Amino acid sequence: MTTSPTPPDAVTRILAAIRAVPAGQVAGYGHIAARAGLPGRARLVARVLREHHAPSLPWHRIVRSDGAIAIPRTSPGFDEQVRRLRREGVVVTNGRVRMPAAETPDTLDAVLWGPAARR
DNA sequence: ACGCTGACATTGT
DNA sequence: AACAATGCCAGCG
Repeated sequence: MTTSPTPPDAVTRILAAIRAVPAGQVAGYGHIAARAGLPGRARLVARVLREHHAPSLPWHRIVRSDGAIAIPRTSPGFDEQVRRLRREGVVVTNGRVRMPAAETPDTLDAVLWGPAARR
């Protein structure tokens, strides 16, 4: 299998994907990576976010796939992210946000085996 | 080149 | 929910 080289404009596309997230909504790192045409490059998205914390960039809308804030609570950025999210109407409890319905779709298993089968 | 580390994801306990 | 094991890839020493 040929290696999938990281395109030179990967960062640009990642930034575009982040900016595409509407206010009041959150997206996971993998989601952003996939949207940027870089499936499986979630860690690259994390690196980009750490470097490019520009004011125009809605960095606070990016959380982990399980809805948890990706930065340690002891970090100063943590509180600010929570503030920014709440300002947009996002419910944040204990460093964790409720993932939007689109991000937590019912799987076929859930339909067949019942809600109890959901993770 | 080698091993670690990291604002991650997925799967299985 | 929490932890461990893998996979992933870019920097750094």
